[in-house]
Amino acid sequence: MKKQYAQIIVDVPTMQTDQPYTYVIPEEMIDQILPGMRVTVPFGRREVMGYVVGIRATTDLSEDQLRPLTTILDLSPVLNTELLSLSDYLADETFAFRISILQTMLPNALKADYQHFIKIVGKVSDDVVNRLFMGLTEIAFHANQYSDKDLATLAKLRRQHSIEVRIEVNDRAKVKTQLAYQFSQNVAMLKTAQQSLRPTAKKQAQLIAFILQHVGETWLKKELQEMLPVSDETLAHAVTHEWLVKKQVEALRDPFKAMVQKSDPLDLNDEQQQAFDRISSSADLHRFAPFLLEGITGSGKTEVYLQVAQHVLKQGKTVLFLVPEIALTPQMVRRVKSRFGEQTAVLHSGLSDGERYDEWRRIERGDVQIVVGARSAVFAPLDNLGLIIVDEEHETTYKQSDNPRYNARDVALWRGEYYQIPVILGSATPSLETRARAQRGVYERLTLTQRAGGAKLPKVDVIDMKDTLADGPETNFSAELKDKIADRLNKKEQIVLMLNRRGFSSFVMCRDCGFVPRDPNCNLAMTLHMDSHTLKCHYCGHEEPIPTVCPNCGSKRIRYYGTGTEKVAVELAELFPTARVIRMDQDTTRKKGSMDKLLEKFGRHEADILLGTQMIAKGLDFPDVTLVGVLNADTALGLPDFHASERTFQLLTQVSGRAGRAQKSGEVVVQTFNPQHYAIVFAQQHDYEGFYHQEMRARHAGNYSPYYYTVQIQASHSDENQAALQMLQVARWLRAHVNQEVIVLGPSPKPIAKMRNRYYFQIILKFKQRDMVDNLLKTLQNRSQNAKGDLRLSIDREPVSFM
DNA sequence: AGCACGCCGACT
DNA sequence: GTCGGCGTGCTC
Repeated sequence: MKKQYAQIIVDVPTMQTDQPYTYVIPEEMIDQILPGMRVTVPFGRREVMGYVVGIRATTDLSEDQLRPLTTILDLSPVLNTELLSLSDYLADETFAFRISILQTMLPNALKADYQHFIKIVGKVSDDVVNRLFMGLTEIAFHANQYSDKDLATLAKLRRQHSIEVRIEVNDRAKVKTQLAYQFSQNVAMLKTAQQSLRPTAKKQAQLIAFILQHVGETWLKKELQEMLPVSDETLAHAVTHEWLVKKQVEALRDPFKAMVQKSDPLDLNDEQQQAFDRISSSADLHRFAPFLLEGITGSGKTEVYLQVAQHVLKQGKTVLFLVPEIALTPQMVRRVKSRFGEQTAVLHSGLSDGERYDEWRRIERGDVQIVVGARSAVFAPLDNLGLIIVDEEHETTYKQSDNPRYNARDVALWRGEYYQIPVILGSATPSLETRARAQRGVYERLTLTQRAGGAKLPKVDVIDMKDTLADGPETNFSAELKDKIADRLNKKEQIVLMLNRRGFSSFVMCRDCGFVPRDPNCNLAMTLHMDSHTLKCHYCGHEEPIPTVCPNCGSKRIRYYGTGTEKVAVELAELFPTARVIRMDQDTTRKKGSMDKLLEKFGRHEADILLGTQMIAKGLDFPDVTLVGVLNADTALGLPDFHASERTFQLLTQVSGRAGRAQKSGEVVVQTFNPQHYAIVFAQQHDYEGFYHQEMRARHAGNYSPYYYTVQIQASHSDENQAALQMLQVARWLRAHVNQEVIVLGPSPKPIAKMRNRYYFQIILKFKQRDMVDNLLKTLQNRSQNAKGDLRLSIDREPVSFM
């Protein structure tokens, strides 16, 4: 047989090894091996795992440069051609290693498990044999189980070749199996056995008769014993007589689990029907068609998703449905499950590695047609995709905050284009980028302007906190809000209070006029640095002293701004001693599932007030909530981020949607020091279009997205001076090599400049065309990897946050 | 990442 | 003289 070579990406995440290596495929593996399978290969003097990304009949390398691969770990590929080519695209796009992307796409259970063993091969002291090797010649080695001194001893023995290290590559994926029996196909033998049975052997007679009716079939032991009253002994007897053979088969999911009430499609209104028609007809055309489905809260976007999904499923295709966070959208998941039942897989963060792998296997085997999940579910191994839905497309959770920094929304669009299918980006408050693309006709824009059941949008009151604080002690509650809370408590209706605590950067604000010091170059709020007693701009590095007097109105009450839910809860208890309050923030919801419990409790009306951070703004739907209070709408505005207005508008719109979703009409109170800020005014008027146009002007004026691409280069170093110095060199090098139209900002310390004893700096690039900087950034990535010292540099395309 | 090669200081 | 420190370079 002709020689074959495998192109393999090895499990060694470094710059120098970020390329396919060529291995000889041993002859006996040639007809088994396929691209997308995991293998083990010799790499240097150890054995590592790798992914086959291609198979070739020729190679430029000579025989003596090649080695054969060791084993194939999979029976069928874990990655299909589509996902393999997606990994190439993503590696380029995110400046990540191929291997990191491949591992991100797969469940953890498929990662290699490297087991180290140490073996005595020469002379060692009795102490070592007895104490370290427990009298054995070879033991499993876990570095953390030894003292530094013992480790030094072992290292020395190793150099003397008295002991050897062996690394075993194990597959963590263990398919859950169940005991089953495969019936013999030898009818003659079975017949003979049947004749010669003792007349008293009733059980055996029954079994053999059953086998004869189902020759060659495989039955789970459990199921067989439900059908027939055969004991384990009878089966054992049958095995020794070869009527059947024992077999382990992959455990199938329990068909009785999670029985959900089946729900039927609802009637669509005209707008919904129109959206449905547009999307489903483009699905029929078998063409890539991105849609922006822009619908106000409560306008029934979900029903459109579900009916288009139904349409696509009927054609025998599969559906991928992304949500920002499973935990925050339980009713969305419930609706999908109740509509599509058992053909649904839900990938949520609460799954263990094993459970996640089981779900992944179900998808991969084709047992499910629709997958619902958060960010990482975008890599679900569905083939034959017919539709992708990205709900709340503006959410920043779609962007992974550490390497590889991919955006699931963009991955969804890539997959949509690959399969030539519709992709629905849904939102009440689309990201500026998406809305602008719809403007230019890149996405088709569909709008839903009516609330289901004719419900009205809530009335929003904006309260100027400057008035509240002008004559009185520091408080989190305006008189208006206090009155309304008291009123609802009387009526036994429920209240949601949101404390905006996005990020933990702090800034300075004047209590009398609401003035926030902004940096003169970027016009962004400056961040307070108590260590240096300065205000800094985290885009360009501009620095100035903390003002003691407000530059705007001369007031002395200009100071640090920020508060926590705990403090608010205390004040709430003083104001309304009888009210039952549930507090929801990072502290009270840290434990898995505790958030669900708190929400359920609130849903059962076991509390009057739900007090929380922005986590309570999303998708929650409680009919008895008639008042929503936003205690401090400004904090997001104060963030050193050009997304600040957008985030504030989105948050206020979202949280307003929580009030009065049923028959009872709702009211919203927004407390702010900037009642005239456009993000707040437009949110008050429920005017997304107005906000969009004004914000686009602001972005245009500041050369921000979507007019400019943005890249953030961040680096950290254990030495502050080195961090600053090296980043300064990077910035200088960039400025020297980019063309005139590329804007290089920084370096400047990150808002949280020091973390875990490392100092963080960032440089921001703004540019009009991708090809202006792509190659430069790749070079930078390479150089930084090879550079000495412990500078850690990472590149983030279109960052969603500058924290 | 690991592992070897290789070139300079303090020790049996 | 050697042992061993970690800088440098390579792994199909």
